[in-house]
Amino acid sequence: MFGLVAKCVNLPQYEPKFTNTIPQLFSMSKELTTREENYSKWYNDIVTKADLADNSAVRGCMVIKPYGYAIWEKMQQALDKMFKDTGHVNAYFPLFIPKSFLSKEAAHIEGFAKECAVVTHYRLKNDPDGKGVIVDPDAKLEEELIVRPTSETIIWNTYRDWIQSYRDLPLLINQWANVVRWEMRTRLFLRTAEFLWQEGHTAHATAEEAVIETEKMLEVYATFAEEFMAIPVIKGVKTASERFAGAVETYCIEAMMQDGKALQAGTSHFLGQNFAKAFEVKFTGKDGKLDYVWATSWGVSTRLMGALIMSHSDDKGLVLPPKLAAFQVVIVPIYRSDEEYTAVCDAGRNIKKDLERFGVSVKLDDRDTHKPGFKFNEHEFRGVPLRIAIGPRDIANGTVEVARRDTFEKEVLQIQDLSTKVIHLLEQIQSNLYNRALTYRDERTYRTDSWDEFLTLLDKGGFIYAHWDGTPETEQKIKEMTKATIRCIPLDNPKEDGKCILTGNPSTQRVLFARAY
RNA sequence: CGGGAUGUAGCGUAGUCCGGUCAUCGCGCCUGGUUUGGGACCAGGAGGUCGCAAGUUCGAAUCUUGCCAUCCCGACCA
Repeated sequence: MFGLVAKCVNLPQYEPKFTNTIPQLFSMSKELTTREENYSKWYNDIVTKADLADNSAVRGCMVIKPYGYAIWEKMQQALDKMFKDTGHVNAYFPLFIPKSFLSKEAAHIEGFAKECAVVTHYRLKNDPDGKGVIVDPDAKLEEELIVRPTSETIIWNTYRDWIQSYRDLPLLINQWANVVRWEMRTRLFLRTAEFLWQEGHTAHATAEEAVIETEKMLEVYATFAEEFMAIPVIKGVKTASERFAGAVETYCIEAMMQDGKALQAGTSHFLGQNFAKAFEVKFTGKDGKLDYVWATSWGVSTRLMGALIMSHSDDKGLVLPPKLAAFQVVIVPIYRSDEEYTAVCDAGRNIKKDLERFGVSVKLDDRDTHKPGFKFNEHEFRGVPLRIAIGPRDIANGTVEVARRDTFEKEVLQIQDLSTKVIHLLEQIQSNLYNRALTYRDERTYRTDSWDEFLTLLDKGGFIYAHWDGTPETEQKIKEMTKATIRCIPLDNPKEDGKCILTGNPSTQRVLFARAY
């Protein structure tokens, strides 16, 4: 439309020669630490060198850089749509929670007390000694405020005013927010003191309905992980000791990283009437009887960024599934003279427009400050799913060279039907990444009834289905002896009589063991 | 928070044991030219309170103490 206007009044189209939106700061050694050399270092290198995030001046807190944030925004968009499609709406609750709120649910405060940031004062003043500012001792708060580690308490305190009747139910609310948990040891995206997430908090008239909601949202997470992130997950419920503080039942999805360790990728909790009772949230039912409301909460965080990186990336850098890539296609012009530069960039812009018509996101890398080879490597490092190279030779032939990030395969394609081919390729990359991750996981998933083999397999890394006698004591013992935890009791688990891997006591089903992040 | 290691320019590093023109080298950055189908080359140039703060000394990147940060291993966790 704008193009048409421009044409009518014959205005020159604004086409800046340098659309330098790719950070110039990009710097890296020619070699990335390999996964085999040092998996942790490999992960950190990718996060920092692909410009996803950096450690900040604040202990345990990260700066999410534009390229990393763009991926998080893609995740948000997809999830937000899924939440809305399942009837939820967004709202926002305060960052600060009065200390007294947090302590109203006994298990909840028990679980979070050790990692809370606390606001005690509301004012600074000049240091009498002349060195900067100090906390004004006269500005002490009557009641301390806790920086939310999660929002159940402030939200249920609010829900008390919103819910009187069964007609007010269900209440299906989500919020996108930041939370703070004062972690001892932090790792970019996987565990930071402050992180971004979404937390759903729903209220229901019956336990059945709340359980259905809990399971529905677990399903949403599993679908998102598999269809968008291209990460296969195992759905299950946590054991009592791994349950969310204040939950009756915690559902989760567990994914396997490339070092064979498990990563919890999302949780959905059935909270029973615990929070309703703690915050006196009652409703009158159709039958006129007063009852406490049933609750759920569910969340995924920027930790998913860590899962995404660790699932698909290789020793050449980040690999992104097309559905979540900041941009799906990068076009790299190849040229010698100014005339060639103009010609290939024009051709590139046309391709970009065509692809964008089909909903493909494209970046034209028309920087004339870097050579094509440099750009190839840079975009590979940053995980762009598809690269299109176009040079004078291609213009003469009506072709382009297309290269896949996941397999490094290249092919020369006709420009005419490029859009269809590109869309097809992006779909292929998306499913290839999923299948690759699935194969990887299945090859490292074992069943064993022997304790010795259990130990050997754990050291190799992977998921192990083994029998457990169902007691927290045994679970704890196994954890102490092996560092492995019960990731979940899978939902689709067949019942099977057996003997506990450690104690030999009777067991009715296998559970999923792994070392975890 | 416990054990171990590290901290020198934007990044990676030499020098630290044996204090004294030592602040070294590579990448990156800037300027000019030649280049451009897989990380260009040549020439010139800029950039550092040696993590921070005290102390020892005529003199500290180097020795001492404290603090901070990062990494690895534990405990805790999305």
